[in-house]
Amino acid sequence: MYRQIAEDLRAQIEVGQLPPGARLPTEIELRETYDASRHTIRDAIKVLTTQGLVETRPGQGTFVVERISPFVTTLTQVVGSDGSGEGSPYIQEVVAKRRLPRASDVRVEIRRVDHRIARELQLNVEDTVVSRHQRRYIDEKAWSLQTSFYPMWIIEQGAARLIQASNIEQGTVDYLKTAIGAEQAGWRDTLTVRMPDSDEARFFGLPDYGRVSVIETRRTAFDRQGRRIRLTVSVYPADRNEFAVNVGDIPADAEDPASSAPGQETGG
Amino acid sequence: MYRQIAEDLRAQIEVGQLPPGARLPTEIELRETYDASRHTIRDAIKVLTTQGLVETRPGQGTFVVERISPFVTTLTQVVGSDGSGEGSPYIQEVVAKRRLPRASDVRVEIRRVDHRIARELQLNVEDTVVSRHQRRYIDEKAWSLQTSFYPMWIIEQGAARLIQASNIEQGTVDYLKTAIGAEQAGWRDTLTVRMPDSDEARFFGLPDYGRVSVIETRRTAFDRQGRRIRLTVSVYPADRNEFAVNVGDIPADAEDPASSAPGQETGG
DNA sequence: GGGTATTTGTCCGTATGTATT
DNA sequence: AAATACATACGGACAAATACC
Repeated sequence: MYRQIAEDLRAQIEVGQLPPGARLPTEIELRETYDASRHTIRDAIKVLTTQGLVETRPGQGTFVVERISPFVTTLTQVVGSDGSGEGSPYIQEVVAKRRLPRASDVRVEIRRVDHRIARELQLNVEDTVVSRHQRRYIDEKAWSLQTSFYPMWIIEQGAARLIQASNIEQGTVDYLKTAIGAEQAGWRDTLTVRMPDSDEARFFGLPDYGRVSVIETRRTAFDRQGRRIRLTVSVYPADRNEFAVNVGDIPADAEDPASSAPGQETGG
Repeated sequence: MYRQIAEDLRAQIEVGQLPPGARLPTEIELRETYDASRHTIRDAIKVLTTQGLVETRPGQGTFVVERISPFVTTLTQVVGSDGSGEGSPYIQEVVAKRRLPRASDVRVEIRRVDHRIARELQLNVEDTVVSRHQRRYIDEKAWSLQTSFYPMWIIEQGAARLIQASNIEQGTVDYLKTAIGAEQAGWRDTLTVRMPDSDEARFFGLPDYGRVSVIETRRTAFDRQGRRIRLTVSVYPADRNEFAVNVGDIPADAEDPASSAPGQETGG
């Protein structure tokens, strides 16, 4: 029965009778229209909440969620030097899509690696790495969390700026090349989807439980000798991010539709 | 208070006191241990359910979920002819990872395109396409749903097998090349995360509401002249799938860890 | 197959707290 | 300060699914 009510409300939302941002009738009003107890009404709304169709705000009401205009990250793209790098490469990437980027200061730590990072960077579990953490915003909205891990030998070879808590404007990929000659020859990304932990949920402003999951990308970068020079772990909320992969020869107008066309309609 | 109970149970799960597959105390037992009403206990368990930590089975109890061994799809990979193709390319890809593949028969339809497909294939909304739909299983478990759309001119040029409801063993990419000389020069993938619709939830056996979302990939393929020759929409449940992207020069042992190493430990 | 006990699912009622307007 | 609306907690009753005898 609460399913029936949820289904009925869902239909109203999808038809457009309840457009995005609209307020649903209050629980008491719904209780009367469906002749059910308030608890049953709440169960129905909880279904819609976990499906991401509505959100409740205490003291205000229940509202149809408005979809956030997604930002598309192209994983195969080499922007300047590195599509997911620090500093200007990241800024350039976002500006190219006509969005407003902002990044927090970098938080630098020297840590022992855990088991998983050790495996991906081919280190031993006793080894230490430099981690550089940054929070990123687009259009003043929390957009992603990023942490890069660099093996210690990179710093020992002379890349001292990695342990300074300041942005590397040229981008870390470019810096590593000029500083110690470690050129990024390629990388491997792995994408997984999971539920956010409490820190992530707070930072991204995600509803306390349920609904929005996060996408975690892990980028292992290699130099020309096949050495692991970096592992970058990025976390993106799934409700405002998409990813693209370009392979082989594709037309220029298909490579990055958002950069060339302002709106949804590309006029094909 | 229900958050407190949920937090307490979550801690027990993460410490390993309640290992994957274990049954939690019944609601009545928990009611006594926490001195709360059954409703409050149920709210606590609902939190864990939406976080994907536990699942409830009517008549049996509440169990700690067991993580499914994920299948990694490499989006940049060219297996035989096409990593996400029909027929033997798909089979090869799964067998290479030491898993057991199975695919349903192909369901073929001739349909008018909707607005979104028209845009991605650069067709008009009145145009028709051939759609080929397939359900895929790995280790006898529902794994993905795939639908490919081909513009009508491809069939008119002689690719008649596309409108036959049978697998194309050599793979459709290879078939299009040999049949009408339309060689796949490249493609663009777009990945989004969303909640499953009811059909998808049923097919994948996902919990009725909440938790597990699906990953939708849309692959637009181009021939040497930059023409759109195919749009493939695939839907994967996020709890058993990962994606990988390889770019540039990377060491052979990093390209596809699952194919070369049997277990989790690659011995780095 | 049938019956019974167990366990979760659904529905009702009520009261109070908290956030917002 | 008051009104509104959702959040949390208590209580009970019956239904549905499963397991076991």
